[in-house]
Amino acid sequence: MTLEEFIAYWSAHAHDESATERASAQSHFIGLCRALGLEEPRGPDYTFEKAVRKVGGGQGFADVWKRGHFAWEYKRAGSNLHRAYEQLTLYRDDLGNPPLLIVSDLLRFEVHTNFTGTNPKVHAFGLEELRDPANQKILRLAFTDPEQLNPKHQRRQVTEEATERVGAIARALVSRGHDPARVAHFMMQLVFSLFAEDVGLLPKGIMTTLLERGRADPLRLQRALSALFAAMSTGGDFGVEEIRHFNGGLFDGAEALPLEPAEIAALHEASVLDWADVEPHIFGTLFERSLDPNKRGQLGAHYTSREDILDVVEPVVLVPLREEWRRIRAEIEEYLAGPPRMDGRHHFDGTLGWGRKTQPRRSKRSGEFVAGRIDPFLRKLQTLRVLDPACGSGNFLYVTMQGLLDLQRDVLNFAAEIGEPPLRQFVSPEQFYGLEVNPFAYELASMVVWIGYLQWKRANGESNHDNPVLRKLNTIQLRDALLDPDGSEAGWPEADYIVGNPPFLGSSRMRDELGEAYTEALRRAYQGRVPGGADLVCYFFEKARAQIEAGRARRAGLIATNSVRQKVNRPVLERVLRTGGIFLAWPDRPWIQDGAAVRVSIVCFDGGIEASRTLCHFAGAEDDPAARQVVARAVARIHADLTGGPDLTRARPLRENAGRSFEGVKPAGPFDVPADVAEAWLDLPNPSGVSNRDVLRPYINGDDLLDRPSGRWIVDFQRMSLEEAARYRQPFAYVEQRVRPVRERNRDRGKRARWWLHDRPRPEMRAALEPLARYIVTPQTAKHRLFLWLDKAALPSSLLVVLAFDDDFSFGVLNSAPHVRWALAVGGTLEDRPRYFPSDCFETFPFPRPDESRREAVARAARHLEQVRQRLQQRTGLGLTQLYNALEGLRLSPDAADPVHALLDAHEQLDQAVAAAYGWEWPLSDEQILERLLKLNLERAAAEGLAEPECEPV
DNA sequence: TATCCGACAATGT
DNA sequence: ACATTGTCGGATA
Repeated sequence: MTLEEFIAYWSAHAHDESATERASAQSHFIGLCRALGLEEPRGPDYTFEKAVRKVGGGQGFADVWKRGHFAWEYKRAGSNLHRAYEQLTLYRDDLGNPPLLIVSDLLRFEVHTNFTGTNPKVHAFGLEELRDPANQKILRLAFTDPEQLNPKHQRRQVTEEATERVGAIARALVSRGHDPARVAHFMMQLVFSLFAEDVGLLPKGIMTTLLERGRADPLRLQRALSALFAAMSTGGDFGVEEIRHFNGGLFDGAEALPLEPAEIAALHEASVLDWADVEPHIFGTLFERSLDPNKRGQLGAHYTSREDILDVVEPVVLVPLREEWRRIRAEIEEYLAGPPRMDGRHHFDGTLGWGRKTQPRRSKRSGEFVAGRIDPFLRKLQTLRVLDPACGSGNFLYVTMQGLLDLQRDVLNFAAEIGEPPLRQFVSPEQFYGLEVNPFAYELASMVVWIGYLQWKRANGESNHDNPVLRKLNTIQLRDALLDPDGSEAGWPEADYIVGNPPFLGSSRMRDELGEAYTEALRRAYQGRVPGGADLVCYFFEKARAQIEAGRARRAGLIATNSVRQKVNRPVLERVLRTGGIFLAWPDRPWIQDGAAVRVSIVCFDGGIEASRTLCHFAGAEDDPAARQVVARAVARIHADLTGGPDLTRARPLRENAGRSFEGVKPAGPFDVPADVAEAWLDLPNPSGVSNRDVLRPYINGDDLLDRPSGRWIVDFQRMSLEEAARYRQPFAYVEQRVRPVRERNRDRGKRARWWLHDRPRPEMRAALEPLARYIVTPQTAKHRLFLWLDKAALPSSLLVVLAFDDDFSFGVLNSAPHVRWALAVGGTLEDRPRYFPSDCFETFPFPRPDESRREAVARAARHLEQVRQRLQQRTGLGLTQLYNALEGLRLSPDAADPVHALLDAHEQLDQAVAAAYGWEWPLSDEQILERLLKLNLERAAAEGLAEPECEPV
């Protein structure tokens, strides 16, 4: 059978009453397969009449089913296809959730996409339109590779292409001297108009036509666009067309900008894309890209990817609501299914698939039962409120709204299937509250929410006749979320859920970015609740917490910089724990976004109602969204540092460790001297007789130790007066020439005045090192946590943490697994690298107190480790970081032949010796190590408290 | 005056 | 382009 024969036959015979419907359906399907050269049903995975279990018991059938491809339902010619589709959606779970749901009445075809996490999309065409190769392709893909019909791919492609083209034009306009904000605004108008055209809010083809004509006459296009935008701002006439009223603040009567012919051509090509499916985040992207990259941070113009948003919105809003709906649905199904009833069984009634008569018959009482459960849930969906207190261009609100609309669709479909009369009220954009300080982002937010709403309605067969088309959402407000103009704490609207990605801004940059007055007022308004050193994002956490405490919100999920877990910000999370609980957290996530070097945490918390506690992280290549997997771990409690297990935030600094750890010197100016220059000065005499050796020292930082020694020296006058320093002629002249000009521009008066001295000469450190022949250092920020010997002659930079010990035992303990694990767990991070801080990592660490023989065993293992390190460095010529990279590789795939194996071995011996010094068995898991060390820390802190009461003898 | 930190900054390969 | 480590000013306590 050829395609033409197929079309001709069914055009003539679709309404035949002679054959049974089942026979018609099967011969239609087989005919179609032959006409298009497609495989016919055979085997259990591709079959006619696939049986499924029905709601309320009994059996039904899908007319054709192909595993992993589609479920296909036929209806009598002229039937309501939408209803057939709704039935299929109800059974999609039992059909293995096929990616495509196809319905046909012999004359028409509708291919509905059913991919999880996307809005359904319908490809509809008639018998005659089968001649169109595009429609043939859709059917062919349905049989062979349905994934290609996934709207996600198409959507992403359209969005990327649109972003690329429009972004290029925006950049060109800016480079011609137009104001970036105006350019961005103009681009929004264009993109929204293209969208509006493709969803039928503007007369069909109006933009495409304007752009086509405009290629020849750019001036005319500019005038025409201005007139069109003006008409959209008020509603009214544009030529012969009537334009609807778009009152979103986007069309405010501003003139269109002039475009070059090539740009118009590019826009015209772009207008052919299907803009109806464009992802609204394009507006955020465009906005960001049209800005100067240096200004992005200041404007808070960081948009959040859909995946990141979902990882907040799912656990906070959607999962609990879906769970509630699942329970309600199960309850209703159980009620309708039993106790055993006459009408609960399916009886074949001559119709194909599920006939209408197979619905469970319902009594008045059962109607009340069902309505009494569905109605309140729907009302809940339609009245709950979501607040994003830093909503930017509205992406969180948009994504949350889509999730709620999808859930509502499931509820309504279920209600329709069991014959429950539909409600005429829907989840609406007015349930989504936002606060935003940037005027432009604020305008975008309303529009993004509206576009999302219109798209969803369109995809779900609801047309839009509201006028004005875009109402400005007064639930989204243009204002600061933290302070009112008078400097008092700002109020937030009441909401069930608070979600968002508030701006991050460390305390040290706050004054520069936000201004003196604002920063002062902020600290004052939140005094006692947010520490002054905290990041700006913490104020949003505290407000959300306070809203929950006051009963003005139920659950919150916010994204923060991963330093919320660290010392200065942690008090804010501790407050959250005091008035509620953190029920889900991502302690440390990569943040994939151009120009933002940061890692983030996600923190979801409430007032203590949620009982589960989940910690999440990625496994696999965490920077590749396609390759990484989410690992979720249930824990008993999530602590303020966003860990489970032992609560290390309780660890206290121990007096036994006081006065032994220091940051190195902080010169605050170019005091460093190249090796050859310094060496030339060393023995040059001075008129006063002093030796330059007094003020010249090798200057060591982490790089020198971990990679290659730079040989730098530094001029170090310690705490000399100007006159004393001037006795050292060359070094002094060097400092005067190089350092003085820099220091005299410094904002700090003390530093300006004492320009010849280091900012932090660390006299206590020098005193502690004085009696030692050598001492231990560790780079503050480094990939591997290593402790190294440094010669007494060298001066450590502030990037090294100095530990004033010269014995092998201490060196061994510091390099052992217990201390390294402890330091990693209690220390901070800079991006993804661990940081070692004296008070966090060292002062809290309880050293073992072994007998002499065990002590000597540790010292021996320590000396051995040091020797192995040196030998390997000499032999391989590698730096220590590279060496330890190789060691890490060996841990994953052991190879005894590798010379680096000796290093692994040395560390294992050391760990063993240190464990013995503690009296522990070995090996232990990280968690066991931390538990024991914490216990020891708390015991010793308590003992110190007792031994030295607060009132010391005078 | 001693930390802690950076929607980072700079450097080498 | 990627990998790795580094400044130093500011703010708080």
